[in-house]
Amino acid sequence: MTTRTARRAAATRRSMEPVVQESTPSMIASRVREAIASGHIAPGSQLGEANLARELGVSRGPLREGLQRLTAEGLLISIRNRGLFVIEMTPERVQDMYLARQAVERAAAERIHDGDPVAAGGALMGVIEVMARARSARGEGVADIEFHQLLVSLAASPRLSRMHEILMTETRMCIHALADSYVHGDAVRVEEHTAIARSFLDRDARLTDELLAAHMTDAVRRLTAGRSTAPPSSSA
Amino acid sequence: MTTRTARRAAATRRSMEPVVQESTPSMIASRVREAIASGHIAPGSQLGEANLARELGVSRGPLREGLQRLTAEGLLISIRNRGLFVIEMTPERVQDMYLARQAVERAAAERIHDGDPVAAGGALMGVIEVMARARSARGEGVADIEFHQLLVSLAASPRLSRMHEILMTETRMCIHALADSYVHGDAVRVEEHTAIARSFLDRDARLTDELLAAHMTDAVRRLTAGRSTAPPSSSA
DNA sequence: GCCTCTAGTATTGTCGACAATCCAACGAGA
DNA sequence: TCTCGTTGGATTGTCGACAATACTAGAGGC
Repeated sequence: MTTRTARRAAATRRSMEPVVQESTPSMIASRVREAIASGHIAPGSQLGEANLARELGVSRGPLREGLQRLTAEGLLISIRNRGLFVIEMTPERVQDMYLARQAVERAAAERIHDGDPVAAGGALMGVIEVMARARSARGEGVADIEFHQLLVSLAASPRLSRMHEILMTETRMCIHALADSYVHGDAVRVEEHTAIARSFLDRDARLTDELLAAHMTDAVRRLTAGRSTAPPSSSA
Repeated sequence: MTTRTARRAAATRRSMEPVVQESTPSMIASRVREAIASGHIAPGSQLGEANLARELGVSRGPLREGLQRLTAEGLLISIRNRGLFVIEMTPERVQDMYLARQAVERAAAERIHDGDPVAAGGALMGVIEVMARARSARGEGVADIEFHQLLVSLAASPRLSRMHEILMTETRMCIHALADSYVHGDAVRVEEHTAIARSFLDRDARLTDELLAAHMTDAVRRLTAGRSTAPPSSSA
């Protein structure tokens, strides 16, 4: 009975945040998504519904609904009467992923330049500094992730943010799968991030665009270095 | 028993396409998505599960799974214990949608210029011509849709294509909702499309980028013309 | 020895029913 | 007359069970 009065109060004066009750499938999707991104669930592995349902303490109904959401995001692939499988990160997919990231982040950067690039540049500098200080304590790559997530969120575009979130999940998955070839470029990345942030402070939209494109190209080169375009174990 | 031998044959020689049996939730999602895109289901309306399930001849289980997919795409919003509602196209959302479309299509165009822009330009010219001939017979906007879908598909990027597909669904929904203010710019659009296609034939990447950006800006201006940023009936 | 066919097993796909929650209408009291 | 509490109806959320399908192991025949 308290919900009605609370809602009405929120309607009259918007000081208190309305209680948003996340749906169960959404929570399940978040959990499983996190497990995949953090490498807890290996790429290519099958997700047994019964096991997962037991593990999460829910029935198979809500579980399947949450997993459908991840399938829509492209994180899982569904084969009828066979089950759901986590995607494997082939070099082609890494390349395509970074192409999409480039599209999203460059658009976000352009939009920031149309708004308040100086404030954005300051915020980015801040996160770089904080992350540099806390580096090596946390896992590798969190600084990278944090920077790019902030970059896109500063564009204040719901759709770009949603797209980027999906792509960052895949990126994190990729980082864990190829951890050895990722850690090397840590210092390089920080430097590139700093240059990008500075270009915002300088209001140099063209430079930001070039730096971002180069940053992405570097990343995809590092990740696919020494790997052929077709991995040894590929399944249909 | 024929499936095993068929699959083995497909594995050895890839002449015949393997039988891909689409999952039921996926088919349901396609149906409902189409119904929303074509305006058959009004924006803002609630989707009653029991009715839809009866209408599609399936149980509520698979139906809910398919609807979860549309929720992940951002086409529906879920309110716990209340139901699923089709999103409403406010001017802000239209603007954001076209921002995302700009990001995707410009990236696709850039990638085409890295590949074979002349062939792509030819293909685009072809679809423009075919659509100009069959115009006014089909509904408004199909030429526009067709052109942009072909443009992105020519980039041969799965992720860009998937993102674009989602955005085009929203675009179609928007067109039907604002049909009156859309039909006017039909001739203008064809002209702009032709210019874009020609820029591919001329291998002028910078021009393509500028034309695409302008094309998007025009579209969003036409669609939001005369409308305030906040519609009279807005719900939280 | 190799291939083919045949159960057996495990998993997914689907359905119906029950429980929980919410909205709207109605009536009682200040 | 306005506000509050209550009841009724309808919808969503969740669960368990059944049916359908695909992989695996083993026996039999060539």
